[in-house]
Amino acid sequence: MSESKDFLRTIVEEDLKSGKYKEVITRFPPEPNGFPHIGHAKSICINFGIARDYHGHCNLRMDDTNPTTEDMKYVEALKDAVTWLGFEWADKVYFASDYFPKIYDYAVQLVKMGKAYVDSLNEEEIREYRGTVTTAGKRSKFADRSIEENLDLLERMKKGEFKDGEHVLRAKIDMSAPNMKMRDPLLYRIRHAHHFRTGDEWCIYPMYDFAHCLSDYCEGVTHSICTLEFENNRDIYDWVLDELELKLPRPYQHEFARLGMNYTVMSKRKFLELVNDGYVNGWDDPRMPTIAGYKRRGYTAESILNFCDQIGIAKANSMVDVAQLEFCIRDDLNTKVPRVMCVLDPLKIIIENYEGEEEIDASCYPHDVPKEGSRKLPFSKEIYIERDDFMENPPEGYFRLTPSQPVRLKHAYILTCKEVVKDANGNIIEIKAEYHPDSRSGSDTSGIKVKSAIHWVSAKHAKAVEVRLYERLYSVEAPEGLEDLNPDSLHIIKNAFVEPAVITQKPDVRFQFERQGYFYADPIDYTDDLPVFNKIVGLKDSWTKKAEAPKSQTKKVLVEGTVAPMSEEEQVFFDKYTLAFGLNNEIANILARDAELSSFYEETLSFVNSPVSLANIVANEVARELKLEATLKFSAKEISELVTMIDEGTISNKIAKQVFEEMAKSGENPTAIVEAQGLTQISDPEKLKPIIDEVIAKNPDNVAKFKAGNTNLFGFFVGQVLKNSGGKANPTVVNELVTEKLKHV
RNA sequence: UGGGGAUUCGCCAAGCGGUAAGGCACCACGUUUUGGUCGUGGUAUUCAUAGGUUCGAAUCCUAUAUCCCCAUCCA
Repeated sequence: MSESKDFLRTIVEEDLKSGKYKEVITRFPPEPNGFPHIGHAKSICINFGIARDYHGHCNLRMDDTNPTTEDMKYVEALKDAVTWLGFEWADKVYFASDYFPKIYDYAVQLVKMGKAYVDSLNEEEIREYRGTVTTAGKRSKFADRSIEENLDLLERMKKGEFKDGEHVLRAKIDMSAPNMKMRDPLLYRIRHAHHFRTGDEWCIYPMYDFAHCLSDYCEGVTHSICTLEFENNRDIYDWVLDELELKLPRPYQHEFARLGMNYTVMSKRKFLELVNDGYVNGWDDPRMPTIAGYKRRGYTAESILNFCDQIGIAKANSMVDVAQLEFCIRDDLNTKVPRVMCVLDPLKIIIENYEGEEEIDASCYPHDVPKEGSRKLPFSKEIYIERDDFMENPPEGYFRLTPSQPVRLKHAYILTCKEVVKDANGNIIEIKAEYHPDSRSGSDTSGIKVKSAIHWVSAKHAKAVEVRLYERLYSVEAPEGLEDLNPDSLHIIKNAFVEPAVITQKPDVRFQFERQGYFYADPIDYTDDLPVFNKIVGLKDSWTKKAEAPKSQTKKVLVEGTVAPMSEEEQVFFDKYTLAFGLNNEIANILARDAELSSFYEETLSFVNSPVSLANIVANEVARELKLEATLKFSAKEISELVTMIDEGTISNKIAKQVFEEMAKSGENPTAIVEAQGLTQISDPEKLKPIIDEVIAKNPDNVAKFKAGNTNLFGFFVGQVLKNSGGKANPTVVNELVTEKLKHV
């Protein structure tokens, strides 16, 4: 769990605290038209996580309002995913289709209220009538139908008297709304299609915008959390719920940024293509970013949960690095999984001075993993090592076996190369070597220093297994389509050699193959005759990485923009403000370009002649309130009072901002606020000095840092003094005193 | 182009007027019979840019730039 809470939890907490809701109810509402992916995992973690954290509950609801794309097999996949991640939904799986009768009743109600109508325009006409982002749409002539006619038509739509596309039900909102979604959105369409749950009972189906908010409401959902692309739909969500005048409380929608990850696609449409056209072996192919894929590959639920926790929740579109996910699975498996040896690309070693065989008792966990367990490791004259672990002409920094460099066989003896045997083409076929009898692991008296220990397997005792190595599915950071697919994403090794201890285990187990990575016995294809292991993720490798070139970074390019010219009247104001009042250009500009601000400013000026101070506060503070609130709670006269207090030094600018906020919130008089709260500023150095001394005395560390050159800390001291004085200390005086004091400490 | 969002290190992300958190990645050193793990230290004088307000700005104001979403009878 991260220390700081995200913005959604902040909202939930506030809503609980204010009593808006007694209990938090969330929902995870996928459409069952594909397998859930890692992005769904994020959503699951958010919705179920928030419910868990605040002792509410989360519903699993299938948003099954489009009969043509949905299927029960996807419902099962969704249930599996949620369960596997370790969450439980409240009582049962909910379906939007269960609400079809209720939703229909609400539609009838809207029609009766005159807020919805049956439109008989065809699809193209509806599109045309909607207008564009810059031009208003126009309303259909059918919008004027009587309530009775609409009711009759809707009823007959439901009964199946019309063909697909003949009519639709629309909300009567505003065809010229700047938000395109609000231009009389469709509520129902006719679809003579078989629904996987309701069968042929219905031939009209509610649209997302109508069904979703009402489904949420029916379930008593409090926080309807969805992704950013639904921001524009929030207006409809609110419109439906408000116009229906439903009994409160009602849910509210909040949006977060969906998960984006490099080298990965997150689109169900693209997954469908990969699966259907055979680019991968099904939805659970270990290269797929589906939850089923990660599960099959060997990822643990804990690692995914941890990943979701680490990436955070915010509103900025972002692209998470897959390295973050890989870290999570390594981190989880490191302490959980036994170490074992497997040679992927074998090179035979004949140990000429070794006869017979022996069994070595080898621990399954390294010294830093606090777990018990060991296995018997057979050793004999002929062994296999990784081809990579021998080099005839090694580069500098190579720690493994070379003609002149001995190496330790992990858990066993130190080995020295004696002869390199090659075929006619010069390929190395085997190595003849010697072992050092007195170098046995744990009782080494040989005194030989070795740079590394390599993994190996006894040739006679090794078992052949199939190992499937996976690379990223896409070879570019931001993949678009098939052309970005990595042609080498799957590499199958038919004959990897594994030590005997590995195959005595059952499928559904994980190992670390030492120095290679983490592997998972494939839960489906693994058999006793042909054990199959999936590579989950490699170990961090700082040796091969050294060879790769660092990637270049691109700098941002700045583009100059243009500023709209001032109108004539604005120019008049601007000139007056700069020339007659002596305002700086920036402030004069802000005031002159905003008619509301300039008239407010002129009004304040009639009470007190302090053009600069007034301009500053109007252009900065008043401007903000005007943006936020439709009507101001304070008058021009009160602002002039506030400014007078600043000008006369009664209060500091800091206090003035505080007082201003009070005025904006409560509408109280500034003088009254200052008097009631005793906010008059303290400028007497004798009163301030003790406070400063105390702050200095209490923060010796920071004084030292300041002395060492961290001048940023100056603000810290001033801030502390101001805080201790209740904000009333005169900052200018405090600054002087603190500067002086710090010099002599 | 109208509307709605966003912009803090290579990648995520805290922060909401008073000392620029944390994680990943990266670098260095130490430990290590995994070139793993672990430990220690290093990585933003600066928060898209430019101005303004303030004793003090990532935080407030103004303008500009860039990116994302919306004109499916999909969700």
